[in-house]
Amino acid sequence: MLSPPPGSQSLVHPGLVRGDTPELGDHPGHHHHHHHQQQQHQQHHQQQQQHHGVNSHDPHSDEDTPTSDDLEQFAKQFKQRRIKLGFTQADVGLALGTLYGNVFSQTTICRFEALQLSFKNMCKLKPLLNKWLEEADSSTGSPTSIDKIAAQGRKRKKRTSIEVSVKGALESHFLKCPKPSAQEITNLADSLQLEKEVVRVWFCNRRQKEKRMTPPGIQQQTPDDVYSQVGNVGADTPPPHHGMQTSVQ
DNA sequence: ATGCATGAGTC
DNA sequence: ACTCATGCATA
Repeated sequence: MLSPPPGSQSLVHPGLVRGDTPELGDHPGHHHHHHHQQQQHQQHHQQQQQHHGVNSHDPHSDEDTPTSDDLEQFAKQFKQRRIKLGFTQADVGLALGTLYGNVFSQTTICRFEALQLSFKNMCKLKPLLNKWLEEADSSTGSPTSIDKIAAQGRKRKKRTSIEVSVKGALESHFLKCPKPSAQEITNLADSLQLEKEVVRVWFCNRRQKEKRMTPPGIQQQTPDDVYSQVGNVGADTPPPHHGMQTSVQ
């Protein structure tokens, strides 16, 4: 029988991490899940983390794991309301910090709205943003305190710009082998005249992209293009929705 | 809005 | 060394 530790009720504490994709790299080439692949397994992982027992069915409090559809709708509504209220993504990120102590950047808010985060990450941020929403619409005229936390003394490496042609090469390799070994990376880096670290990080980021709720590869196939089906590997992901691009901030 | 990067936690 | 959450800097 299952006996969950009575102390692990934190919503943000994976006691058993995710199972990940143990099959990746094992059979690259014939992978064909739906675009809900990761959501599926990630969901059930989340669910088994839940503490059972007295689960009050409060119509206002959802302590259970939201479904991917819930997240999509929430993100959509959130963005709409946010813009309606005249807040930028950066404003929200800062507000979360002053309100609850969790500061987030414009990037994260942007990715949340665009569903470009992992299912798990979306679930974690949703409650926070939901609270902000309630506060924002509830307050008819509360002066938002703007705090500034300026303390950046870290020497960050300059962003490396990879040429388009090189990116193409990397992508080709990714399709063949999404998880190259250290030796392969070294080899590739040498061929492309890039630092090994840059190549390694590129693959890491590429894998993360595949794990987003809205993975890349969203290409609308026109009625004339339905015949031009390329043999994409595990990249068969029809756009769930796409939308609206309001003015860029 | 997105590309490359960092760091904490795991395996 | 990888995954995962997150962000600075940039297109």
